[in-house]
Amino acid sequence: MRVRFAPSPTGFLHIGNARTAICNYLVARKNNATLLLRIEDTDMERSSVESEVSILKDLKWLGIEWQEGPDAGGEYGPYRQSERFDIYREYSERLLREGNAYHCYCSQDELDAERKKSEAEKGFYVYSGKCRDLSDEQKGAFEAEGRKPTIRFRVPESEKVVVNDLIKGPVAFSSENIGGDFIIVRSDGVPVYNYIVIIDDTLMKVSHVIRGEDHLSNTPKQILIARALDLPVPEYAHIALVLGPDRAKLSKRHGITSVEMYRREGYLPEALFNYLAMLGWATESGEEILSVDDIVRELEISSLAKSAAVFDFQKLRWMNGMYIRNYPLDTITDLFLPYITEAGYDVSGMDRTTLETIVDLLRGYCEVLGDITQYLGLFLEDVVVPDEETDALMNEDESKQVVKAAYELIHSEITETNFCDDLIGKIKAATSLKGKKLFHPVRGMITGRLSGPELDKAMPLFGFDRCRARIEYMYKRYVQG
RNA sequence: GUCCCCGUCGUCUAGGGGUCUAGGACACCGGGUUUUCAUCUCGGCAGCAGGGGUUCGAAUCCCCUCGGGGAUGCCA
Repeated sequence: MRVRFAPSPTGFLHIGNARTAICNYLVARKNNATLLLRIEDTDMERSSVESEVSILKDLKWLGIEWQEGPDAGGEYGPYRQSERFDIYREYSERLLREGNAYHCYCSQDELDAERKKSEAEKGFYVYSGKCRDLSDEQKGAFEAEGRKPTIRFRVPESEKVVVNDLIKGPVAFSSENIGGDFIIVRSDGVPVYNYIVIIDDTLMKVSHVIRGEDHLSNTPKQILIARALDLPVPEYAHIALVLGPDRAKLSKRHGITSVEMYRREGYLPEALFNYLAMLGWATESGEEILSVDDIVRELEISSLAKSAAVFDFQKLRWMNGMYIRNYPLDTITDLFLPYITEAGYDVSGMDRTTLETIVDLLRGYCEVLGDITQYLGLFLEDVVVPDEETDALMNEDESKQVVKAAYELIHSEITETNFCDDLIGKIKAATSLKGKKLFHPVRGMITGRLSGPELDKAMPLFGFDRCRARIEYMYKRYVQG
C-alpha cells in the first residue's frame, strides 16, 4: 500500500490540507504503507519555492513523516511535477497520436467571449468542440497566424464512470456531464492538474488516493484519462471538507487558517494534530484527547464521516489548553520561553526551578502559549497597577480595611519569615472578614487583579519585599487617598 | 443551469430497524472543591430538516421536497 500527499506550493499549508496530510499519514502508519510527498507546482505564476519550504516545515512540525519526496528522495522521482514535464510530454504525444486528444487553436479571448455569451444565455458553459476535427490545412493556417495551441482531451460520449470511494461508496458519473473536451496542456506547453495527477499516481505506484472531497467531481476526468492511456486506477477516499462558521469551505476570510499561524499563536502540534484528526470521526470510548498511536490504533478510513465539518476554534483552544496542562513541565517551560521574551520579560536571571514553579502555577490559565504572559508580570515587577474592576473593588470600605490592616501588619509583627504563613490569617483576625470578602481584596492588593494564581503558592514566589511594596502602594492609593 | 456529495443538540460526533424518554465532547448555565478566580468535579440546557412510504416497530431502509456544500478554469 502506498499513499501520497500532494500539496501545491502556492501559499502556507492550509488547515484543510493539513487534515488531508494527517489522514494520509495515519493511514500509512496503520497499514505500514509508504507515504510520499509530491509537489504539484504546475501553476507557474503562483507556485514558489518559499511556499514549498514552509509547507514542508509545517508538515514536519505537525509530526508528519514521509518516506519519499523532493527532500527525501525515492525511486519514483522526481517528486516535483515541474521536473517531470518530459514524462508528461510522452503521454500527450501518445494521446494525440491515438486520437484521444487534439490541438485546440482557440485563443483565450475567443474562449472568454464564448463563455461569457453562453453564461448570459444559458447560465452555464460547455466548450463548443469547434477544434475537434480540424483539417491539416486549418491547423496550418492557425499556425501561420502564430497561434499556440492547447491540447484538449477528447471526452468519450456517454461513458459511465463509477468511483468506488472508500468513504462515500460507489459514485456514478456519466461523461456527458463533464462539460466537454477539457484542456490537458496549456498553450505554453505546461500540463494541467486533472491530466497529470493520474499519471503521477500510477507512475509513483500510489495505491490509495486520499484527498479532499472537492476533488471528487473531477475524478471521472482523471479516470477517463487513465482509460485512454491504459493506466491502472488507484483506490479513492475523498474526505469531507472542513468548513468555516458560515458553512463554506474554510478559507482565508474565516481568520486564521494556516498551520503556520497556529504555530505562531502558540498552539502545540500535538493538539492541532489531535483536533484535526478527530474532525469527522470519534472513538468507541468517546475519548478525545488521543496520542498519535491511539489514533492509529482506532482510526478506520471507511468510518470517516461523509459530511463536512465546521472548524471549531473554541474546541481547538480547549484541547490545546489540555495539552499545555499535561505536557512535561520541563518541555512546556521551554516552549513558553519565546512567548515570554517576545512580551518583553527577561527571565534569564531566574533559576530554572523557580521558573518552572511559576510556569506550573500559570499553565492552568493558558489555552495558547502566549497566555503565559497574562500573569507573569506579577512575578517580575514590583508595583502592579490595578485594572479597572480591581480599582472599583479596592475603593470599597471593606477593601480599605484590608489594606489598612495589611499596612499596619507589615510595619509590626509581619516580617520576611512569616508573611507567607501569617499575613492573610492576621488580616482576617484584624478585619473579621472571611471568604470572598477577604480573599478578593487581598488578591487585589497583592496582584492588582481579581483573578490569578493561588495566593498561598504565589506569594512565596513574589517575595516579601515585593508584597510589602505593593501593600504600601495600595495604602497610599486607597487609604491615604 | 447541470452533475456530484451531504443533512442527529449552536458546533464536533455516537448510533446502521426494537436495549433511544437519542449517548459523549466543546461552548453556555448552575452546584461542589479551592476560605477568592482559573484548574478539577458533579449536574443542567439543547438535536434526529420536512413530508410520504416499507414495517408489529424507523434517527436507522426507500422515495420526494427543502436546505447546505462541492465541481463545472489555459487553478490545484
